[in-house]
Amino acid sequence: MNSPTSASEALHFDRLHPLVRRWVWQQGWNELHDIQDAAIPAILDGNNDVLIGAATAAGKTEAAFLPICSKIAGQSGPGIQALYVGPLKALINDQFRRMEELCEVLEIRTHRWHGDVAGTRKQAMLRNPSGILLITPESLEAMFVLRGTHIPRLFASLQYVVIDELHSFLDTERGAQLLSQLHRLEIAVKRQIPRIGLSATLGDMSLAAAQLRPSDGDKVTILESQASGQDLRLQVRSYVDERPAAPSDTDAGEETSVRGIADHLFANLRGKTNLVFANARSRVELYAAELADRSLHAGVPNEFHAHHGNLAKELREDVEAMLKDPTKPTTAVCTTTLEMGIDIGAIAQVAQIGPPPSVASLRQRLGRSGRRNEPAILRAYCASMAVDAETPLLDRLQLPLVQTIASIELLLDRWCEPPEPAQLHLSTLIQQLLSLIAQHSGVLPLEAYRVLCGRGSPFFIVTSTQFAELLRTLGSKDVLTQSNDGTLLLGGRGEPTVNHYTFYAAFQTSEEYRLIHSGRQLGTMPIDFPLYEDLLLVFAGQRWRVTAIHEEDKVVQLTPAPGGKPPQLGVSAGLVHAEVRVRMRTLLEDDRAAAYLDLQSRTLLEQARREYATLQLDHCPIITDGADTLLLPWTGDRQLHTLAAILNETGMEATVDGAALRLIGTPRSAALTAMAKIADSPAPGPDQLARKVENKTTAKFDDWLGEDLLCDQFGSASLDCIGAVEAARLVAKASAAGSST
DNA sequence: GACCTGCTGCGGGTTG
Repeated sequence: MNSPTSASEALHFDRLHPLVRRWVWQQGWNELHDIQDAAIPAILDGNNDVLIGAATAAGKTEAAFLPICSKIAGQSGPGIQALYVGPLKALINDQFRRMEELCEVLEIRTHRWHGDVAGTRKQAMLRNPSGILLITPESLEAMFVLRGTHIPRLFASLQYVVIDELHSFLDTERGAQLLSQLHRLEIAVKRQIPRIGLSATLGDMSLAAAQLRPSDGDKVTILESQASGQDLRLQVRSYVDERPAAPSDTDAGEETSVRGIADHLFANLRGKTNLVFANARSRVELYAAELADRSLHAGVPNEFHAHHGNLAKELREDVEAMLKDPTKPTTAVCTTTLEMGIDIGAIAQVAQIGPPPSVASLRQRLGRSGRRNEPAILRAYCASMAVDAETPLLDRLQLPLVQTIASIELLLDRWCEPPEPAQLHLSTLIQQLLSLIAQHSGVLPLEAYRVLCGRGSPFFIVTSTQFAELLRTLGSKDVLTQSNDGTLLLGGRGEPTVNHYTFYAAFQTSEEYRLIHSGRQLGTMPIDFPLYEDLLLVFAGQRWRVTAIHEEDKVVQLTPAPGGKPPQLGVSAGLVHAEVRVRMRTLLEDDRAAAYLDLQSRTLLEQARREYATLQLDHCPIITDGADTLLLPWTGDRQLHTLAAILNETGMEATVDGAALRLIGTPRSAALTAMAKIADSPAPGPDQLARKVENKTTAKFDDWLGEDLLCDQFGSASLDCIGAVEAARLVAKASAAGSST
């Protein structure tokens, strides 16, 4: 790894263009950040790819663009010289504004291109392409499809590609799309173009490098900021719910913790600008409404507003404007919408309700606070169950609280989830194949395989056999057709798909209902619960009654109402990484308590540790729970699900229950025998195991894959057979050792 | 499985 060396800073700085240096002085900067200095030789010298990892506000954008602008200044050439790809339109707008200032003095032209940019501006750029282009992957896709023949001319002078918020592209269909586009771009201009990846949240720099430049990750220059992170003030607060008297009465107990958390938020956040992350849209709505109620009762202006992806654009922008306005104290209760990118000004505190979906996500959220030399403040709120004689055994371990603490500990250790090993991304391969055909008005099969799956492409692991199978399936479904000379052309279903504007996105979106109040659209919602007139619900932080449902137009009419519950959209978390579970075990076997735990959390953790010891889980991670057996291999959700699939294949009934694997109606001895058998057998093939799994279609074009390819796809994306067998070995070994003592 | 991201061309209207 290349480390920044501050001693030679003056030398590096001198290598910048004189006008760039003047611009730096004009900003009033005394010196460059370590990362900005280190990036100068790495970017100016070379033809190397560069990966820049540094905390929020460490100046990653400037680290890339000070040297890039130095290099391209005075070479105004025909064609775009630097391409910036960002995941959000709002982020592109922000970066465009910042970049314009610097580029103006250098006489470098800047263009932004996304769905909200006027067609006339796009036309102007096409007539006279030069300088820097800021774009989304979707708009770049539209360029390939609609202006395929212009691509070589537009990018003939391209010298750099910058990928902002690189982490948001890793392990996703959208990331495979972007990397395929960049590969196709390099083929069009017949040379490799240096890539510069920027991110604050990369768990493993070499794994990220391997994705930035598929097949050649070891040649990527890695620059990681040595600057110490911001000061951090932490607190974990627990609130206890009583167990409901009857199983059907699930709301009664839960309300205690919701009230307690809302009370504390209301008392502590008013008067400043804050973010509250509530994990699920339904939780966002619940807490926003609870906080608005408290403002009403206290007779004070309401400072609490909901913000999530289903709210109408105008409502979200209102909240964003309030966040940016330093004269208006505002707390946004939000999902992941405010986790990334756009500059929302100085944030006083970040609150997290429930375990964060991942450590990476927690780091992103924390990065929103504590800029401008203020410490970052994080409060994590946790709802826990009161424990009595009736409490189910698994609930006694207080796993949500333990997961919250484990995530924080890993964050303090500067760990976050690394990218997963390569997936096939066959859905996006279909999209790229159709796009390639549109770009060239037809392509030969061998050429298609060479371009899309050759060395350096994200689909390099797709075999020629798999590709041939893909072509056959697409042909049989009339997505593709072939001319007499073998050229692949768009078929009866392929043609309208590519010609519709929704084609450009690689990711899947579902159909949703529009919610309307007196002619104004409040937002949209995927409705997967019974919908009827007079139903009470909460949306946009307010309470409503349903007055009419128009099934055909997918419209729901609302009127304000006093009561109402948030729509049940599900509250389960995402996939927990194995490392988090390992740390949870460590915490349960430890006897220390971090200073940032409040008294309630400390008490609950001590209780959980006593239960852990009583159940002798340190010796043998198995619990007998009535007729069921619970296994706690302390591994990730992916591995647990794979283990469940292996067990189901042998005729046992296994499901994932939080951090545990539940073997229904299975005695302890039978569970142990099964684990020993899995531990002693070679790991099954993921594609074979996938055959037993229903619901394998998840990505946009998965419906166009045949069963064989779908199994290959699902196996590579969702199953970890080796990890599952390792988990079984751990259980088998521990139980063998436990029984001998 | 939670959450999120994005998108064209054209016709028709209004405004300067």
